This record gives sequence, structure tokens and C-alpha cells, in this order.
Amino acid sequence: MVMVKEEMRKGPWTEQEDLHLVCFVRLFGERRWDFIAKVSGLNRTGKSCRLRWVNYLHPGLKRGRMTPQEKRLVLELHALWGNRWSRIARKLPGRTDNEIKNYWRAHMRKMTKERKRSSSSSRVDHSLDLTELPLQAAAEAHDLKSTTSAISCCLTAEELEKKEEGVASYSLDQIWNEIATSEVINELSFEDSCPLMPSSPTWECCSEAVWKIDDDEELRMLLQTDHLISTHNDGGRETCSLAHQPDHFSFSPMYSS
DNA sequence: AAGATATGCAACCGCCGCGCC
DNA sequence: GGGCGCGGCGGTTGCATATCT
Repeated sequence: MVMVKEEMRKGPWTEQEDLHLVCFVRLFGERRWDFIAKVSGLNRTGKSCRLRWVNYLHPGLKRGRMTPQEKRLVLELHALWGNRWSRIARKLPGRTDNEIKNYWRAHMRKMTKERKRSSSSSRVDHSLDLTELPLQAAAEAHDLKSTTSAISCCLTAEELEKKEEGVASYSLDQIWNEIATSEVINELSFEDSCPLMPSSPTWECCSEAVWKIDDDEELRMLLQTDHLISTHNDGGRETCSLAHQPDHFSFSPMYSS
């Protein structure tokens, strides 16, 4: 008998998939991505689920352009650490490594273009050696620092470095806690609409029961979306709720139009 | 207005480290 | 100690949208 391996879905995520994923991450936490991928029936790889969550669905992610302070910090930290995107991202709460990486690439693209333009006009050779990029960034960061030194709301890379030496680096929880106290979180009504968090009694009860189930297939049956989780359209607003307790668990993630 | 080009960003791929058996 | 699976990371790609010519 030939086992035909089911083809995994790829490409852009649909709203339905997002809703599903958020529900299951809420249930099982931000771990065991393969498990979540299996029991959710999303037909995505665990990696894909994790990436979607980390880069797009995680509550507390900042949307929109990076602020000048953030940009400066990225440049400074890149000068210090190089392409350690995840490490840099940990210093910019609400920003993902992917976002920072994208910004850096766009920034470098712009830089090389400008240099090309200026070199062709001035005939002075400013050709860019890729191996010098960090140094160049450092130089630029230094310039930026000197011109924006009045900005004090943000730690400089050096300060962060010192902080990092003295204290163990931030945990994600700490970072999200910081975000939670900032204004950003106010724009994301996630917690209000989805209070079934690990700290809640409901969660503890549910998660305990769920973790006692060993068999993936059995669990999938239990969690069949039409049993435990249902999605519905609430006046044009797609919401997701745990069946039998819709008042306790529902959310509506933000989508850019 | 239309085509070309640039930009932004989501998502995939491959590699690596770690924990488990 | 080695094989395996999973999660995390950095590099890269491809598509949609914005901007330019």
C-alpha cells in the first residue's frame, strides 16, 4: 500500500487560518508548534504556524513604520552585533526579527543606491564593500546619534549593551509585559476579547484536561472546530469562540484592509 | 494613463543547536 | 555517542502596492 503524504498548504494565510491558529495557540501556548499544526487541522507545518504567529498574529506586535528612534537603535545594534536579527529584535519590543531584517535590507538598498548616485556624479569612488557594511552602519549610527542626542526616551545601543552585560537578557514575557504597559497595547483589544489566558482559571482547567490526552487523533476529535471552536460572522466582524462558552473566549484579530 | 521600477513585507528554505531516546 | 525531531535563526524569494517616468 502506498502512503500518499498529504500536501502541506503554503503561501499566504487566510483569515480563517489565522483565526484557527490564534485559537489553538491560546489553548496550547506558544510551544509545540508541530503539535499545534497537527491538532488544528490547518494542514500547515509547525514552522509555518510559528512564523505566522511570531511575525503577524502575536498580540503586542507594533504595526506600521518604525520610528526614528527604533531605526537608530537598529543601526546601532547592528553595528554592535551584526546580523543577529533576533537578538536585535529583543531590544525593540513589538518588532520582529523579520521586520528588522527587512528594514535593514531596505535601508542598505537605499544606501547603496545613494552612494552609486553620488559616486557617479562626483566621480569619487565610494564603492561599497559588503564586508564593510557593519562599519558603515556604525559610522552612520554615530552620525545619527550625534544629531538625535536630544532623544532620551530610548536607550542607546551602548546602554543596552551594558545592561545586557549586567543582567540576563530579557525574556519574551518581560518584553511583552513592558509592551502591555505601553500605549501600544491599548490599540489591540486582544486581551479584552480573548481572556482565556494561561493565568485564567478557565485556561488552567482546560489546559490541564487537554494535556492529559496523549493521542493526537483523539485530541483532534475533541477539538474538532465545530465542537470546541466555532467561527462566526458578527455583523461583518469575523469572530472565533470556544463552543459552550462564547462569552469567555472570543477575539477578532486586526487585519489591514 | 500606462508601463517600468522601486519598495515593503509575508513567507519559505536550509542550517544549526538542543533535548530526548 | 549517534540518530531523530523540533524549534529558532538568518538568508532569500516572490508578490502586492507605491512611486516614478
